[in-house]
Amino acid sequence: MTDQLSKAFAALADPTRRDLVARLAADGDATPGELGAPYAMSLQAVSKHLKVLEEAGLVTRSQKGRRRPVHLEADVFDLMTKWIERYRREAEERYARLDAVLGNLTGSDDRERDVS
Amino acid sequence: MTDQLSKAFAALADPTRRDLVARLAADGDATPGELGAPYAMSLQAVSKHLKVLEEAGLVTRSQKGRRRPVHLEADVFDLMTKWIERYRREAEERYARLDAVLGNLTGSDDRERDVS
DNA sequence: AAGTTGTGCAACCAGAAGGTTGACAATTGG
DNA sequence: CCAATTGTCAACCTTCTGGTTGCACAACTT
Repeated sequence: MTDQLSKAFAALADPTRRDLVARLAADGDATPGELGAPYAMSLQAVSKHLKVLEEAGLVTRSQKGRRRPVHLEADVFDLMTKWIERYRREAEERYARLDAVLGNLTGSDDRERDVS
Repeated sequence: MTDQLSKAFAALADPTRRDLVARLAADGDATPGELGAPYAMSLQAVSKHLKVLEEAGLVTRSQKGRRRPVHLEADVFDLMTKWIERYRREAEERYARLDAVLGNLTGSDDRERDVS
């Protein structure tokens, strides 16, 4: 799980982290304390979640006095949507071609192909 | 981790599963045996991965004789891209407004823009 | 009928994930 | 300077994950 894409998907697999991202997107930068306030979990747990988001590249943290505001980085979102959209498009195109073939022939056996 | 979105993100957090999805998108339906052939792992492990993909709604399995072809379902992709794009857009809009405010402070006459 | 093939299920294991508490580092208000 | 505030790090526990092996079982082949 070392690559960026895996980390990004894994980061967003957790509802709490998705909520953190949603709130950062809606309200802008916020500190761990502010971010953690709504949840019934320790600040340390929130800090861990933020670390996961940071290592996934979804978030950066800076130091403003003794506060450490968290900032959402939108770039990784592009990485994810590109991956998803690529294969969704490929699948759709493939099914479109299949439909075309079925429409033309009404019955043909083209199977038994090795997956490289 | 009961909701669909969490399962979908978690499913794609694994490189092997992303590869399975990629190949299903490129080559169309395939059996577990065909799908597992390229990997240095047991067929049972592949079967587990397919189960994860199935429970995430990314894939369906049918029964054709003793073969159980796996079929890619593109719908869940939409769910994921919608989530991602929504918050990316919110974040970008927020930063755009911030830029506008900063622009105003430095003497520009740029006004607030409605973006929805 | 008997064997082979394709696939799933259960038990087990090591390591990662997500939470807890306790200690500690840094900044700053008094 | 002292102490409160803000947050991280470390150790620990429990649950989840991803792999293994062994077995079951239905469905083709011969």
